[in-house]
Amino acid sequence: MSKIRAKKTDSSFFQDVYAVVRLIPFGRVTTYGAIAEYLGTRLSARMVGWALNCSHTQPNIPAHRVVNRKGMLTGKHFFATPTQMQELLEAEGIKIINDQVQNFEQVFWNPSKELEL
DNA sequence: CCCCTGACGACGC
DNA sequence: AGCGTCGCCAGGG
Repeated sequence: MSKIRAKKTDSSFFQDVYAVVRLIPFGRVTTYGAIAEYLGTRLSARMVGWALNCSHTQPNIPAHRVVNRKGMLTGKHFFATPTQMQELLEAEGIKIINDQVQNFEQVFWNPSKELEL
């Protein structure tokens, strides 16, 4: 699959983030940095997380599949309940201990690698 | 129009 | 190896 949008132009780059997040396969997770890198804003992973913060306005955004580069569920506090993010991930077969994704490398999904491969 | 904030990441100490 | 700071960009007050 080709790049969603090589560069942010007319619309907000938020749309790009949403598009990538929607592409995350079931049972997989990715990182803010990976998405940021894919969008070309490698140095600004914060924007990705921020975009996800606004993702609650967009339907069908599996934001629970996005964690930081350590595999930590930093955004769980932004869900309806602090445990919802973990619940959703565990429902996909992802083991989480102490807000840390187990076998993170195994479930990690890199858009730059998977989408361009 | 200026200032602050924000779900991160890399480097420095 | 753990904690602290800076950089980064965009949106909101």
